[in-house]
Amino acid sequence: MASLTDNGALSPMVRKLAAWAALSPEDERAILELPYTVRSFSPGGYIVRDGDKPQNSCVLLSGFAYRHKIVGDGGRQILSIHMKGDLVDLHNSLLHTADHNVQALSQVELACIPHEAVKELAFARPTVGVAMWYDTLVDASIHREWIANVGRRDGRTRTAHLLCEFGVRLETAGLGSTREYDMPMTQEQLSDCTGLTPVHMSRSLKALESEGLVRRTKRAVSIDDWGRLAEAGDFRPDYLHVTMPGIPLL
Amino acid sequence: MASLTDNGALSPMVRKLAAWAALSPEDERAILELPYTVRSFSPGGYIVRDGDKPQNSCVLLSGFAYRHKIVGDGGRQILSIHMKGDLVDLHNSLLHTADHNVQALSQVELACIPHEAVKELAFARPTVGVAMWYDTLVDASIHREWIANVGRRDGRTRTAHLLCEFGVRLETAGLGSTREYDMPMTQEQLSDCTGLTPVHMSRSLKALESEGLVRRTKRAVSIDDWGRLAEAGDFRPDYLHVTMPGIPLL
DNA sequence: CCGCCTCTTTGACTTATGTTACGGTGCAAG
DNA sequence: CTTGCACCGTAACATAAGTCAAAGAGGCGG
Repeated sequence: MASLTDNGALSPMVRKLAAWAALSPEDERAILELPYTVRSFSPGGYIVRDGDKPQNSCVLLSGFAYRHKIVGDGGRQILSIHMKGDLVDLHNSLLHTADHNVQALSQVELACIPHEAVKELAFARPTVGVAMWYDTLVDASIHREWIANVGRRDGRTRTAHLLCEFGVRLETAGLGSTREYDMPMTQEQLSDCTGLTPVHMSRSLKALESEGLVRRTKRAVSIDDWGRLAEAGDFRPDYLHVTMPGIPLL
Repeated sequence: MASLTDNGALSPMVRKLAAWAALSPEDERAILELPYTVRSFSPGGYIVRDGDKPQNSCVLLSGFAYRHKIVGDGGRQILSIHMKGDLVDLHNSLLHTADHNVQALSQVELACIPHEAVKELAFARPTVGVAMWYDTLVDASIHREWIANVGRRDGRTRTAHLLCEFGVRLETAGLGSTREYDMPMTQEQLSDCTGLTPVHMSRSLKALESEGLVRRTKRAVSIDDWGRLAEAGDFRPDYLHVTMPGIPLL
């Protein structure tokens, strides 16, 4: 458990929630004073497994994680990607039993908060509670966009859309910009986000590159003309419910 | 606005929330005493449009509704189906601006509650608040399953899965059973749930029927062997987070 | 520096699903 | 009774995406 002296390990959580509601200084302090333990994971490590009954709600302090399900024939579908500040596991802990897996994508540091403490705080301080609720609602909104992405767009459009989403979210998290960002995912993982095969993901990326819409070096993505990529990806950021001055609307 | 004398128009909402948390009699009364107005819609009527700033959170009193998005090329993706007791619009009203459409599927009666009243109740009575939060989390869980369904299962499996989900949800809502239920959707609408074309939905349904997994007459569905249909649909109901004795686990 | 990973690219081929089109059925309105 | 409309079925054909396989391209440990 943390003492006040380690001074703000939970500040990424404050930053995230402050985007959703106007937190008072006391609200912020109450968040920072939540009890937690820090755990770290190597790439591929399981944070939660389908069927677990997690006792903690986890905040990502650094690194990336992803949620996924395995379907009957062994296929994997990635459901969402999480980054610094994200409340990775409010869903599973509040629902009592996990309905999907959460796995580390990179080296990950996690703050684990007993979910009873989270619930207490939510109802003791309505503003914080609204912010947390709002956060889970935004997650759901992203899920809806993914349903549409996977269900009704072709491969090239889907991957462009995904790259746009990453750009905006990384920028709002302070980890990059819509012009350039790092995203440590393999093409296989990207393909599992979009319901494609790895081969087809490779083809789609190649198509986007040869049209000059993105450049990639290793795991870094550069976007020279955001407008064209957003158009190719049928991307409008409304569903992310962020309003930051820096984000181009199209 | 309602007076106490119209006696329990919001009871479907009580029934729904009572499934998620142990409501006290006072909790139930507080819900029933929420202010509301009733509106009705004909099939196809818009309850909320993408971009609206709804002031109300709506409860479905009767009939069916669906949420959907229109993508760039005009394609439609249905995101979820709603039935009696569902809080159709907590998401959109709490997020301030709607990121998708909600439309009536059949004749619909709706109770519209000012969302400020909902929020106040949620924080005045934590048990009710938890139940509402939980409800939105279950919605998100269903969204995740749909991502996997659309992304990683073939047409026949997808449609079997959808038919299973309807069975379980209608049974828990008291509107049918996993052996037989009514669902007033056209094949075009079913295809928009699954990311298929209407033609292929027709093929998939035909396949399931010719294997003896379902029978359909008009808009009614009969399932003789739940186990076989669930297997064909790769369906396990965990993600619905219902625990009713009547629901076969496989 | 070598060898062994994992990841990516590419090609040839297959297949599930999309497209277009037309005919049938049932229901509702006049 | 007719007409029209919305939905459904189905056939022939087109194509996006999947599959299988093999060969580069890094990166990393020994």
